[in-house]
Amino acid sequence: MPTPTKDRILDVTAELFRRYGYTGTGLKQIVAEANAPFGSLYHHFPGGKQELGAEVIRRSGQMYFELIATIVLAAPDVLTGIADAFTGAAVVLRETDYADACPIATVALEVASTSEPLREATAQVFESWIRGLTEAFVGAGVERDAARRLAISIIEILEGAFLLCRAAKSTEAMEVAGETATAAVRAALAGTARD
Amino acid sequence: MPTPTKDRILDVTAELFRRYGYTGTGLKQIVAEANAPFGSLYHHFPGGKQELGAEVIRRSGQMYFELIATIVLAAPDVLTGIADAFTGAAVVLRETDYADACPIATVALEVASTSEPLREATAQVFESWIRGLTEAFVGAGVERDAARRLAISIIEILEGAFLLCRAAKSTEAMEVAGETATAAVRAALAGTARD
DNA sequence: GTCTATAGAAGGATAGAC
DNA sequence: GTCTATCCTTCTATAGAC
Repeated sequence: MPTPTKDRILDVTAELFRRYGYTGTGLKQIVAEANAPFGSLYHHFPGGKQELGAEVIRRSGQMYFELIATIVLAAPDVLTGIADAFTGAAVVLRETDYADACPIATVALEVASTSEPLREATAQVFESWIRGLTEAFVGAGVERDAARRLAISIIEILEGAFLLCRAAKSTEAMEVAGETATAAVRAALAGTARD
Repeated sequence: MPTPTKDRILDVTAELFRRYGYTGTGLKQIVAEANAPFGSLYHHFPGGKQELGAEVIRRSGQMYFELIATIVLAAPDVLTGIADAFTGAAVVLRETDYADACPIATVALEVASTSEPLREATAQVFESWIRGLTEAFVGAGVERDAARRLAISIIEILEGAFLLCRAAKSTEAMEVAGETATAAVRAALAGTARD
């Protein structure tokens, strides 16, 4: 049986990072919400906040990818799957008062110019998302290079929408993003069907 | 003659916010880099960090809008202007080691769930960008509703690209973003030409 | 309007008992 | 592995001399 304390710390930190960012989240805040003693944090993460941060970034990135993959794979086709993902993102934003958006975007921007290990962790997460989406589009018949560019575009649109929605406390930008994203997917699939 | 100390504080803060974010920038760091005494900060900004932050957000937002407007207006047409803006963004990213991206994105995500006054300031900046771009597309013949959706999409793509580029320390995502953005503009203009 | 000193809280990190 | 106490630094903010 794996130690639950470590998992609680990871879960709580992921939640706090998503809402308040890396520098905005204190270690004391983390152990308080995780009902864990302060010493346990440094026992499980001897590297301190950086080590904990890196593990949370990777973990959150993988969990979010699995969430999106589940939505996309549940749909009858890729186009519908992408549309569902954007619709779902809008619903979650409204339900959480615009707190639950991308789990690593805030942290990624914060650490980009301040911590190489953490920047690399965020870069690996985004690259894994790009690769996963690329495979989905390749599976739908899109040529590999076009599929990667499409995957990058979809993620860019989603991330940009998260930013505008959180700032405006409105889902208008996510609805627009869904239209733009599906249009891009449709165009790529049409380009393939022409062969 | 306006007081130069206040302007120096504003300029330095804008630069630090862009790179390190809101919580990642300390007031002591600001006065040190601005060569200003600590007391001057609270003399010019009695509301402390929040008041300074709000003013910097609005100021940075307006300056960045003017920068983009200059690039777009210098081009022969809107399509070329948008393409130039994305190309220019990629150049700046490379030249500044991926530090100079969107001046308010990091701050916007940090404050979205922590400070209503600052969130509103970022929301107003994004809305002003959307309106400015909307007018440009309306001027190019795009129907107003479609123009607003196009403007939102362009900003989303740019912001998503900034995020991916800073994380990866690569301009691949910005190049892809430029293609996607110009394709969207081209499609909107084509829709108009059909009338 | 400029500048110094300092308060008071919160930050990350460590030591050592259990 | 758990938990407490504590160190040192940094943070925002204020007071008050000049």
